[in-house]
Amino acid sequence: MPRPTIFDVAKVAGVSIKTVSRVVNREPNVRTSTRERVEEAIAVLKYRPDQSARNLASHRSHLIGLVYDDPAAYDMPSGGYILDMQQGALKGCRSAFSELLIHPCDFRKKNVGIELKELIEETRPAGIIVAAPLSNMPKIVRAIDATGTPCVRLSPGNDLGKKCSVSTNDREVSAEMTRYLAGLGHTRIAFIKGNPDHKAVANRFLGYQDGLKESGLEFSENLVAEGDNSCGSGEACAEKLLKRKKPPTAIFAANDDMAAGALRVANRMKIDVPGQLSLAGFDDIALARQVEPALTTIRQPLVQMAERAALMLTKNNNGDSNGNAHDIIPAVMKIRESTGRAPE
Amino acid sequence: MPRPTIFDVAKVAGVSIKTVSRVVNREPNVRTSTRERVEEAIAVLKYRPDQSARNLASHRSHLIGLVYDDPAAYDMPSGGYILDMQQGALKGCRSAFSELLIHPCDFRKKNVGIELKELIEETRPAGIIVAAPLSNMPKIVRAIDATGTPCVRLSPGNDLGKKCSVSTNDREVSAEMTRYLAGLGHTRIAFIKGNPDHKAVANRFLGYQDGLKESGLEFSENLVAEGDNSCGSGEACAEKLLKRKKPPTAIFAANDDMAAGALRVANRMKIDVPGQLSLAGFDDIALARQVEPALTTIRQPLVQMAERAALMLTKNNNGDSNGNAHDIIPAVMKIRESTGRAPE
DNA sequence: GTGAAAGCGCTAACAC
DNA sequence: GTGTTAGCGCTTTCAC
Repeated sequence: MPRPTIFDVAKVAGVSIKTVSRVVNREPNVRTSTRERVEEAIAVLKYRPDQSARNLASHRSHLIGLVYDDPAAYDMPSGGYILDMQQGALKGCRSAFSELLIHPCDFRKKNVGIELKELIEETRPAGIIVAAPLSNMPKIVRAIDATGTPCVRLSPGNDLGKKCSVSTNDREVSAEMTRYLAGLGHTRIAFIKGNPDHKAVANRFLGYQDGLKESGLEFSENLVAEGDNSCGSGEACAEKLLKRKKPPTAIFAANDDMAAGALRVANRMKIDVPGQLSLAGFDDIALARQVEPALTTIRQPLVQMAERAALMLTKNNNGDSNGNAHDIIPAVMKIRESTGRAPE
Repeated sequence: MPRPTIFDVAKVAGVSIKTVSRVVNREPNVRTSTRERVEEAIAVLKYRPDQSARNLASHRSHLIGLVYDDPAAYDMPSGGYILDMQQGALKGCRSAFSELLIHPCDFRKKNVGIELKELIEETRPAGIIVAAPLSNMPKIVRAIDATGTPCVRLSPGNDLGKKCSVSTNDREVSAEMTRYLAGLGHTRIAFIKGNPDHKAVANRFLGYQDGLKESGLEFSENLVAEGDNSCGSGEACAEKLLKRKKPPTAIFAANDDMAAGALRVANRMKIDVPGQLSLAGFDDIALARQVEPALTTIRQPLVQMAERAALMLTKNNNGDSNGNAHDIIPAVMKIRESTGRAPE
C-alpha cells in the first residue's frame, strides 16, 4: 500500500486538493466544518505531506535550523541546556510538520559568520533559532540576516532590536532568589557572574543587585567574582570568595555548572552545605539533581522557550505589525537541599 | 539572476538533460568527452542540483537520521552521550554534503515502531544511525527495516546480524579496569550492572567477570547490584552494596551516571573516596570530571563511532560483499582521583 | 550512448 | 470559501 497523497485525502474528505493544502498549512478561508472533515481524513489515512514535494513547489524548505554554541569546541559541558532546546524546538517543528537541523558552531573562530552563512545557503532553512550567547553577538546575527532567513533569538539579553525573541525573566527571578537567601538570614550573599559574552546571564547579576537592595542589603564588590559559566571557573571563584577575611554565608552562581564547581570546593574545604554555606544556581540542568546535596536553583523554561521559537517560525504567530515579538516565559525557583538558614 | 537548472546546463553543454543527470549522478554510459563538456558547463554556471527536486523524483534524500533514546522521556540525563554522538554524526555528514536529522524516541511507548516508521517515511532519509540501546531492540530495528532504509547500528551488543554496526570493546576494556582495581590491592570489587535492555552495557559485566578471573579473584553475586543506568539507581545500588557485612573496597559501575550516584552515597556516609573506597565508571561523560573527586572511568569513543557510522551511510564504505561491516573502535581508560590503593 | 516524455506530490495563481 | 490548472526541477522509463 503506497503512502497516501494529498489526492487521497481530498477524495476521502470530498474536497479539492487545494482545500487539503489549506488545512495542512493552516491557511485561512476554510470553513470550520470543512477543516474538521479534512483533518479527520488526514487522521484516518495517516497522511503526511511529502516534504520534498512541498519544498520543490514552494521554493522554501520546511527545515528549521537551530544554531547554538558548539559544546565540543571547549569544555562547556552544559549538555542539558542544548538537549532541552533541541527537545523544545523538535516539539514545535513536529506540530508544524517541519524538521529540525542542528547547527552547533564555534563563535571563537574568526570565520564563523561566513561558515554559518554558507551552511544556511546550502540547506535553505525556512527559519533559524539562535541560542544564547550567539543570539546577542552581532557577527552571528548579521550573518543570518545576510541570508534573509527569518530568525528568532533565544535570550538575546536586552538588545532586542528588530528580530523576534523569546526570553525568560532572568533579572526578576534572580532578584527573587536573592531575596529568598536574605530571608533565610544571610547578610553576606556572594554572586558568581557568568560569561560576560552572554548578555542574558548578565541580567542575572542585575537581578542579584536588585534583590540585595530590596532586602536592605549592601552591595559589595568583594562578594562578586567573575566566572565563564564553566564548572571549573565556579571552583576558582568559590575559592577566591571563601578565602576572604569575611567569607560569604551564601553563594548564588549565575548558572548550575558554576554552582556545582562551588560545591566541589565546599566539599574539599569540609564546609558543610547548607549548614555553613548556602549555594544556589540557575538553569536546573540535570547536574543540579545529581550532586550531593542537590542544588537549589531556578528552572529556566528552555523547552518551552525553544518550542515557542519554533512555532513563531513555522506558524505565523510572530507578533506585531512589524513581525516583531519579544516573548517572555517566566522561570521558577526550585528549592532543594543546598540552601538553608544562615549560620549563627 | 535565478539559480541555474539542469536545463541551463544542458543547453550550455549542448546535450539533453538526461545526460547532465547522468554526469551529476556519476552514472555509466556517458562518453568521456561528453562528460567533460557537461562538467565544464556545471562549473561555468555554478550549477547545484536542487535537493528537493531530486528527492521528490527519486524518493530519496540526502538526509541522515540519528535515532536515539529520548532523554526527555525519563530522567536519564546522560546528555553528554547524545551530544557526542550528534557531534560525530554531524562531522561525518558534513564531509558528505549531507544533513543530520535528529530523532529522539521513547522506546517505552507501545507504538514507537509505528511512529518511527512514519517519521522515516515522512523525511525519507538516505540512511539511519541507531544508537544503543535502541540498536539492540528488535521492534526498533524491524521498524527501520520495514522502511527499507539503510541503517548502521551503534553498539548493538553481540547480536550483530546482517546490518552494519560500530561498537567499542566494552568487554575487553572492562576487564582491563577490573584488573587495574585488583592491581591496586582490592579483593572485594563490586559491580553495578546497568539497564538490562542495553546489551552493550551487559558486555561490561562480562568484562568485569573476565577481569576478576584473570586477577585470580572469586566472583560473588553478593558483590553485584543491578541499576538502570540512572544516577538514582547508582545510589540505591551503592547503598545496598555498602551495607553488606563485608562491604566492597572498590565499586565499578557500568556507567558514569551510576558511579556518580555511588559517589553521592559515599559522601553522605562519610566514606572517603578513594581512601576507603575506590570508584570507577564507564563512558567519561562531562559529569565524570565535575564531581569531587573526579571519576576514574573509561573513555568511550562515541564521537568517532558516530562519525564512522555516518560515513558508512554516506560514502559506500560499508564493508564486505554482503554490505556488512562490524567496526570496533577501542575505548581507553582514564585514571583520575576516585581510585586508589585498597585500605589496609 | 543518448534523448523524449511522463510523472514525483505538492503549492501558486487565479477562477468561480 | 473552494476548485482548477499549471508548473517546481529533477529522475525514470523506454525508445532510439
